[in-house]
Amino acid sequence: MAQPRQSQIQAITPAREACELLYSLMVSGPPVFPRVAAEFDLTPPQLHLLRLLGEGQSMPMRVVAEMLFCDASNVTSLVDRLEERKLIKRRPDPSDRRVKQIVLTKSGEALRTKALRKLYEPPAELSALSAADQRALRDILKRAVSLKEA
Amino acid sequence: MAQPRQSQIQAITPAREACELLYSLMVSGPPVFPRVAAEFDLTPPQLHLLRLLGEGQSMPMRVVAEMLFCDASNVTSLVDRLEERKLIKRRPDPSDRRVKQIVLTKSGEALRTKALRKLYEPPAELSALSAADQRALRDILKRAVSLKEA
DNA sequence: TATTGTTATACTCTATAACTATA
DNA sequence: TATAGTTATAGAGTATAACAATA
Repeated sequence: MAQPRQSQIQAITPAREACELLYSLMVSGPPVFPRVAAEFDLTPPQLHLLRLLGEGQSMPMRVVAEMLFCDASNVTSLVDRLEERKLIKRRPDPSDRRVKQIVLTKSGEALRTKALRKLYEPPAELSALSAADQRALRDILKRAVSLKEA
Repeated sequence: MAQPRQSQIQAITPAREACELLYSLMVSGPPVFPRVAAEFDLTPPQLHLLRLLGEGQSMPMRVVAEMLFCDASNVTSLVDRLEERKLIKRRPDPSDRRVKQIVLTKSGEALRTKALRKLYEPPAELSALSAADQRALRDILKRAVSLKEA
């Protein structure tokens, strides 16, 4: 008699339990992205773009749309407003006159640094872990991220 | 000569590094909440409410607003649409005729179960971790969550 | 007098479609 | 013919304020 075996259909792996626990930790308080963005007079997608734009890096607006998983039409006004505040600027691309490269300005880099410092403040529960647990958690996550890059 | 010591102002703890790594892992792909919600013809806040509404539990609409960190006026239309689809229902509160208790229907519970199964699918990087790392990660996060409850 | 839930309204975010300039 | 970016527009989410019923 074949009885239903859930493990074949939807295995409950430790990774799955970890993912559920992460939701408990990360979305238990007020949404962090809108809150930190508001602190710096940014909208959430504006903060998202600043975060993705590494210092000294540049990317075409089309790539911005891809990384933000939004339609390209939104990127125009998003970039407009950040450019009005002189946090980023559009630069022509010598190799293709259709594309515009987006880069951080000096003040954009400064704001980005301050905003990311706030964004990466760990929830109280993580800070309350023992030093050994904190290090172990960090090291495991480092391995996970390196697996992604591989 | 007092040289700037960043560690006093903004300590770089392992928890902080872990938090940054978590962002890399969790917001690297398409936003998971909107994606999973769309799969079940839900908006993100609708999925959020279903997730918070445990099976068999009930909560006043005011509490819903608190847990979703949104204005109470939004909860009316949010609950309206979920009630039209018979996923939740409003029940009068015998002890206070002003409040309406929100509860899942049977079909609401079924949809919630399926949606959470999708929502908690770990990113590929977590699944790629060794079994030992997965268990260690889960156990550390369990300790963190228990610290929260304490 | 304060609180729960509702309604009306305005603002923002996002997507679709049509347009331009380049390739 | 296809692509990068823009514009116009409509739909959905969210907040503020005023309101009704109840405490």
